[in-house]
Amino acid sequence: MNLTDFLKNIVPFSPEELADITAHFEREIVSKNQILVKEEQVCTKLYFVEKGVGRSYYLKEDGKEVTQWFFMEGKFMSSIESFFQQSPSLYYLEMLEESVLYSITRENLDLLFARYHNMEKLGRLLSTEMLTRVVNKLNAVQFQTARERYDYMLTEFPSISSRVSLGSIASYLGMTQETLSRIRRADISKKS
Amino acid sequence: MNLTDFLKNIVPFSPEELADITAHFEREIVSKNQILVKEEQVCTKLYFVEKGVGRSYYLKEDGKEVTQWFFMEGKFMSSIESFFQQSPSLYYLEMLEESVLYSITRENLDLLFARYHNMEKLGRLLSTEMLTRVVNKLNAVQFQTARERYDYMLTEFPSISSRVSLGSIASYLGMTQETLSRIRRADISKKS
DNA sequence: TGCACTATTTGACATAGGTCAAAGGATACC
DNA sequence: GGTATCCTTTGACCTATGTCAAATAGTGCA
Repeated sequence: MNLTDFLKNIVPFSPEELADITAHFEREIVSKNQILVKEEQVCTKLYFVEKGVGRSYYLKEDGKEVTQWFFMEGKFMSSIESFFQQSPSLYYLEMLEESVLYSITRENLDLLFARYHNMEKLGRLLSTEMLTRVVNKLNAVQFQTARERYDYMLTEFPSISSRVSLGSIASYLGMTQETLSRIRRADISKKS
Repeated sequence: MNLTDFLKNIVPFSPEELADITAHFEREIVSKNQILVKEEQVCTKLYFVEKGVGRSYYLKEDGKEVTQWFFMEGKFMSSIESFFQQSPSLYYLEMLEESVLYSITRENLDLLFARYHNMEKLGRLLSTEMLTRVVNKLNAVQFQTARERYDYMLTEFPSISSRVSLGSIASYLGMTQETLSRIRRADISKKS
C-alpha cells in the first residue's frame, strides 16, 4: 500500500495538496530487527509502513519484552504519546522484517496540519480509527480467555502468525509463550 | 468545568468561533441512573459533561454489566464508534449522578468540522488524548495485578470511589467485586 | 422508626494460566 | 556438514483471582 493512495482513500485531497504533503515525507529502507526508537528517547518521526511489519514494545523490570502493538503495511507507526507530546518514549519501535517506510518529522507534520484543513481532518480520522482498534484490544484483553484473545488477534492481524515470533505475539496478547503454544497445539489436534 | 472555557484551553478559538460552536450545543439536565443510549441503538449525540459522572458499559451473555469507561466533569462522552460510524452501539451510556450535559448531533459537529479548521484540530487533539488514556488502561489491565490496577485507576479517576458503586468499578478494572472488596480491606488494615 | 431492598464483605473452594526446567526443532554461520 | 544459538513445545507444579453462597451493613422510603 502506497502512501499517496492511502491518503487519497481517506480524505479527498486535491492533487496539489497531495503532492505537497507527500513531498514532506522521506523514504527509508530499514533492515530486519532494526530499532527505530529506544525507550527514553523522544520519538521524532511518524512512519508510514509501505512494506514490512513493525512493533512497539517495552521492557519489564525483569527484562522481558512486552509487545504493545503491531504495525502492518498501510498503517502509520510511531510511539504516539512520545511523538505528539515530545516526551521520552515508553516504548521501543522495531521493524521485524526488512521494510520500506515513509517518515515525517513533527515540525513538518505540524506545518501540514496548519496549512491544510484536510490534513487536520486526516489526523482526526486516523486518530479515531486507532482509538477504536485499541478499545477493541482492551475489551479482548480484559474480558476474554487466552483462547478468545488469540482468535481476536487473528482478525486484527491475519498474517501475523507466520511473520512474527511466538514470543512477540504471546506478550502482545498478555499471555506467556507456553500458553500460546498450547493453544496452537489444541487448534491443530482439533482440525485433524 | 464549563464548555466554553474547556474549548478555549485546548485550541485558541476566536470569540466568534467560540460563540458559533457553543450555539450548536444543547444543554440537557439528566437524572441519576438515566440511560442516554442503549445497546444496538445508534448514538446520535456527543456529550460534554459539565457536572456529574457517566459511564459506558455492556452486558455480558450472562447479563452482568461490564463498565468500559467513566466520564467525569470536563470530558466528552459518547459511544465513540457508534457516534462516528453511525453504527449500532455496543455499549450503554448511563449517567451515575444527576448531571448537566451539553450535547451536539453528528450533523452539527460535521458542520463545525467543515466550517472551522480549528474545530478539526480540536477533534484531533481530543482524540489523541483519549487514545493515550485508553493505551494506559490497556497496559494496566494487561500487565498489572488487581492491586496495581486499582492504584492506576485512582490516578486516572481520583474521586471515583466515593461516587460510584463497587461493582461498576470492579468490572471497569476487570476483576470481581469480591476481589476489589478484599483489596480495599487490605488498604484499610495497612493504614491503621 | 422500622422495613425492604441493595450494596458490600467474608469464607470455602475451584481453576485458568503462570513459572520453572528441560527437551526438541529450526536456522545460520564457519 | 557440523556445531552453536535461538525458538518452540512439553511436563509438573503453583498461585492469583474467580465462583458460589451466606452474612452483614447501608439506604431510602412509608
